[in-house]
Amino acid sequence: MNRAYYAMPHLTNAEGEPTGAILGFLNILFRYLDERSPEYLIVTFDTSAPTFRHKMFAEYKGTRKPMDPELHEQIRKVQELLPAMEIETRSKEGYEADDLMGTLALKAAGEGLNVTILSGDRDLLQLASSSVTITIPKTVKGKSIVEEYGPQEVQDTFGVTPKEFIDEKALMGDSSDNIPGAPGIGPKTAAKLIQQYHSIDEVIAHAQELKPEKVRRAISENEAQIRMSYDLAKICTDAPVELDLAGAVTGNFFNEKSYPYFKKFNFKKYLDRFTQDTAKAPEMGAKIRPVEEIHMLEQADRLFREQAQALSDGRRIGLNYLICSGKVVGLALAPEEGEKNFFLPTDGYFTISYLARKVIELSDAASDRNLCFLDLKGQLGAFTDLFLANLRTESLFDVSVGDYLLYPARSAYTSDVLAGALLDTPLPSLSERAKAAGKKKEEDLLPDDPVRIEDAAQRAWTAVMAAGKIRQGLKDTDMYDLFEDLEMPLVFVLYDMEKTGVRIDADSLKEYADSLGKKIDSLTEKIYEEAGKSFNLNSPKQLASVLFEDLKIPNGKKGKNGYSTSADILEKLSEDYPIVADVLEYRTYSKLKSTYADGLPGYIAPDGRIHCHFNQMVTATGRISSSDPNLQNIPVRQDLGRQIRKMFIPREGYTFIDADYSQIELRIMAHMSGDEKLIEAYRSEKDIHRITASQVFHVPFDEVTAQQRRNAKAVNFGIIYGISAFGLSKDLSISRNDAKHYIEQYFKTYPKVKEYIDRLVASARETGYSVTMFGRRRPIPELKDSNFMRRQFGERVAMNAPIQGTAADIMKIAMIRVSQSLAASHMKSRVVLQVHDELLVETAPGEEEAVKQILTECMTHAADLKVPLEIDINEGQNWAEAH
DNA sequence: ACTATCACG
DNA sequence: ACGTACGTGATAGTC
Repeated sequence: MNRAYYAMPHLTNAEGEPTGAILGFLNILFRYLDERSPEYLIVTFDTSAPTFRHKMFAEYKGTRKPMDPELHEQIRKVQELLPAMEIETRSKEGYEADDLMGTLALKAAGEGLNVTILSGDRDLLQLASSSVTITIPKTVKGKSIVEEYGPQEVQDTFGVTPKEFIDEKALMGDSSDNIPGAPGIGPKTAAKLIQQYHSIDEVIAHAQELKPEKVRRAISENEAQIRMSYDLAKICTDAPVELDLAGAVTGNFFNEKSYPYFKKFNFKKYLDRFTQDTAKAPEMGAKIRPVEEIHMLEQADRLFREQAQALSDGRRIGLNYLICSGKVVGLALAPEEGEKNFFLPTDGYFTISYLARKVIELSDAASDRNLCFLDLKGQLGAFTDLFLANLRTESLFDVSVGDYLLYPARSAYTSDVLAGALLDTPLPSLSERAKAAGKKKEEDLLPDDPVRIEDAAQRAWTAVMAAGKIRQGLKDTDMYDLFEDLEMPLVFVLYDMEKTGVRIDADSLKEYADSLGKKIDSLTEKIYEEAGKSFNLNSPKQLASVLFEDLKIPNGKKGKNGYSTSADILEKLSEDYPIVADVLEYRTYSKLKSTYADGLPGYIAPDGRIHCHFNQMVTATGRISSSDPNLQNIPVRQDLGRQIRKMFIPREGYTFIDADYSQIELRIMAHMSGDEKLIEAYRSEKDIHRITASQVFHVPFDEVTAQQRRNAKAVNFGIIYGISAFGLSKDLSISRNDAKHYIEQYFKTYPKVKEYIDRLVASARETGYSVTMFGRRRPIPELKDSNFMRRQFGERVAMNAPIQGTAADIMKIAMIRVSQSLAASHMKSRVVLQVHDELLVETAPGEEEAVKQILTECMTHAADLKVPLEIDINEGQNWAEAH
């Protein structure tokens, strides 16, 4: 455990509990078990006290180092986990793990067994014998290997026998074990003496012959201490423990008892080992109710009648459509109370329309937010537009989105994660269920596989069972309004955007890809010629070896994984070395081609449009993210990349209208800090970076140089990112001292900004989270971290999250209003993209002026700040033109 | 599954 | 001495 703790990074599960040492321990254990499959297995522990235990005699020395509480906590959990895995654990008051191991190893050897001791502690080498092997796991260059030692290997490697190991240690001592040894005798001398005399008795007997003088005195004057050290160094092999072979038989590590632990710790690679044979898959979900499939119309009608009644009585219901590659396979329903969950397959009587009508009836019967879902956006596809319009949306509760507000740092908001975290119920994910059923991956399941039905019911169940907790949590944290007014309405806005998609010109994209291909080919050839050989240009490792080793281009900077070939390093070299400039150019083309020109066509749907996902539960700050494909990082800064934006086009006859906020984050900072000078700067409607430069560097507005403006702009951004002299110096390629000076000048100019960001950090440190203007929280556990770097990171997060998050809140408000305005006036124009501070509207002919008005109105009035919220708005026949 | 790189805000 | 500007996602290489 100790070794694992220090070897592993500080991993945690979703609840923030440390798990790194536990995982490290299991990794070490299973690397051995998988290879050797021993018949018996016993794990020994020191008796638990939150200190490193040392040999009895030495304890009076009082140098016991307190054990890291994070490690202690994990040791306790492993001591619970192992019995659940049917692994025998032993510990005994007054004895160390070593002593128990030594005793048990000898007893087992006495029974004629071959014994292996697996430990990170080299002291155990003294136990090596013809039937006892010592196995020491080691990490060499990031790879784990094991070293095995029998008596011969100990002799070969260390030049002493296992028994002599004790004598050697008695002489040299061991500070970590509080063994004093002979003062002045180190490893070298100790080894020499033992190799010559083979035991401390002999060394002491020949003490007067020893040379040099220093050694002679060290031995002859410390006889008692050496003998005591020997007793300390010797592992006890007669501890009062019995060897219980029957109890030590290795059993079924991956069973129903151990499953909850692995699930709780989130050890995915071991979860895969819970298969149908070993874990009896159906029981994995046993804690949730059995699923009753409903096939008869009468049965279904009765079920919906009863459930509508329950909803009218103020109860909740969980729903989950089973949707498989776009097809609605059925509907799972989980009542708040009751013995069963239900599943209605869309075959026979139950058409999609029938189910939609019934869900609409449920939505009419339900009180607000009592019809519970996970990932509601992903469920809305089960309704046609007409049915969707008839859903009483106020009834619908996206429990996962609510949970996201409470815990925005979760890795996922799926039913297994939420049930484990919120309901204390470890449940399998769909992919685990698939594997337990003997499939390689979940895609191998048929659409109506019972496994999928179980999973659908599990989602409905999780939603309904967690709903109360989430609702209460949102109220307790004052985020209910945020949820009700912002996040829930946004679900439908994002759904509409995804469904609408954005049109793309596939032919132009193809031409563009071809022309890039030609440029890449010729550049590649040129680079190979300059390098004198061909290699894989896309491999940073190979590229670094060519540039910095073969061609001996000076660089120096060697990180832990070799030389960096990142753009900021290569740029500094590109002037002097044409090959470096060519590599940079190659990188540009290659990125544009692979990610965009070649990547995007694969996403074009039959309607000629790309329907990306807008993810509402990903970012820690409240922003939306985009994926499959990511349409929020389409190139714009350079001309060649911007060509791609020209291929994003509106539907026939329509135009694009694009609106983006002007420096929204800086304006938020001006507002929230209340700094008069900054607020006044924004009210004057002049170039903000120029004003900043003029005020910070004390030059008249009209005399600000381009360089001064650039510097001021960088400082402005720096403040938003959570300023650090290092970051600013790197961004501006200046010294850290100069950067520090800029920052000081900035804070002198805008004192309230300084007060504000100090306040943000102090408040986050006190409460454990940051808050946006609209009450969105971000927990920042890093602020309490013992590691300085991580604490610093926490401080920067505390400065940035409220600003970035408030901007995200404001944009979400604007999106909801724009979308509702368009709908209210029955317009055909649609919001198709959001890029953090930008909205792109595909505008129907004749609606141009109305759209401009709606965008302007909704975006500039989304929040009432002490400075105006301004936007830039443009019209065009493609995205590049409109932006 | 992880790292390096680079596209965006 | 360490090693960091904030927030994302896709691709390719590597292990």
